[in-house]
Amino acid sequence: MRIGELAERTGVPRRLLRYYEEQRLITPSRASNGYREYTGSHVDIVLQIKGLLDAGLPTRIIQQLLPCLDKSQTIYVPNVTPEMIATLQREQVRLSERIECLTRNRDAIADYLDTVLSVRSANTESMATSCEKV
Amino acid sequence: MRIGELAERTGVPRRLLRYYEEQRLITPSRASNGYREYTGSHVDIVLQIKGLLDAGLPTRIIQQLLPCLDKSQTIYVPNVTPEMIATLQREQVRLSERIECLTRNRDAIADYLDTVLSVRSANTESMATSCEKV
DNA sequence: CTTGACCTTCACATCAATGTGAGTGTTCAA
DNA sequence: TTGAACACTCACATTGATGTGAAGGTCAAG
Repeated sequence: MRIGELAERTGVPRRLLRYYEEQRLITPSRASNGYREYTGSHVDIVLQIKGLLDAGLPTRIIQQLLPCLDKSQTIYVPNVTPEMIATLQREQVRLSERIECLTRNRDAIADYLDTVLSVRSANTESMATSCEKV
Repeated sequence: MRIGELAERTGVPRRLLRYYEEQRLITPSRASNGYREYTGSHVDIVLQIKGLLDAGLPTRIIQQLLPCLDKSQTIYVPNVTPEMIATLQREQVRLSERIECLTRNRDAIADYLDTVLSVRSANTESMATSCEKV
């Protein structure tokens, strides 16, 4: 498929698909007329990239992770240097930290919403809605 | 305490502490000489901000979350508009999505590392370390 | 064969999060 | 009382992820 279809199927603008390519995250082949040609698995990869970017990882790291995360095929171990392993382990720790932080805050929001909503439902009558202390 | 001490205690550079203030994430008081004055709880808040920023949330969102996440005091419900509640619920969903994405990828990395490390330990002898298919 | 909808590259703009430095005022200790 | 260490504001630079538009090539349908 061409870039327009991939953009539509992933929700990622064309501009960014070209950017990902520039960052060496994806390497579509080219048709004889110079158009980029994407395969079906590019859809999954782009969605994964999107998720990782949205999760706060920079392209530089994603570039290193991608070869390891490609679920759809057998796992390859390309150039498995000790540095690569160390990078992955560091990134694993960072991901765990992020997850912990996000979870903590999500739960705090949940608690907050619980409190607020229960208070609001308790006061069905007219009552000032600002600065209630709980 | 002044900005230097806060910077040291949080690991966040002075420049960013001023930036957080500019973004209305923290509002230190001022001494008579114009110096910013921070309290002990600012340490926690700054660490929280740091975590959220690092987790990929923009200051604009953090600004809305902070009043709800301040654990150290009784929960206030400042201007609890329906829009605010909607924002929080949206953000809660987004956090869950991020958490899910990060978890998936962290686990994938873990799997990958498990595989790689077990393969490597199996081949204690001299063996090419590049492009082994598993 | 032209028109419209694609595609290409190139390049400049923007936004958020940071870095960095200039120029100046304040505090504190030797 | 002077110098080091810290604070202030202002302002420009940079980096990464994006937006946007210009100038032009490709192709299918009318």
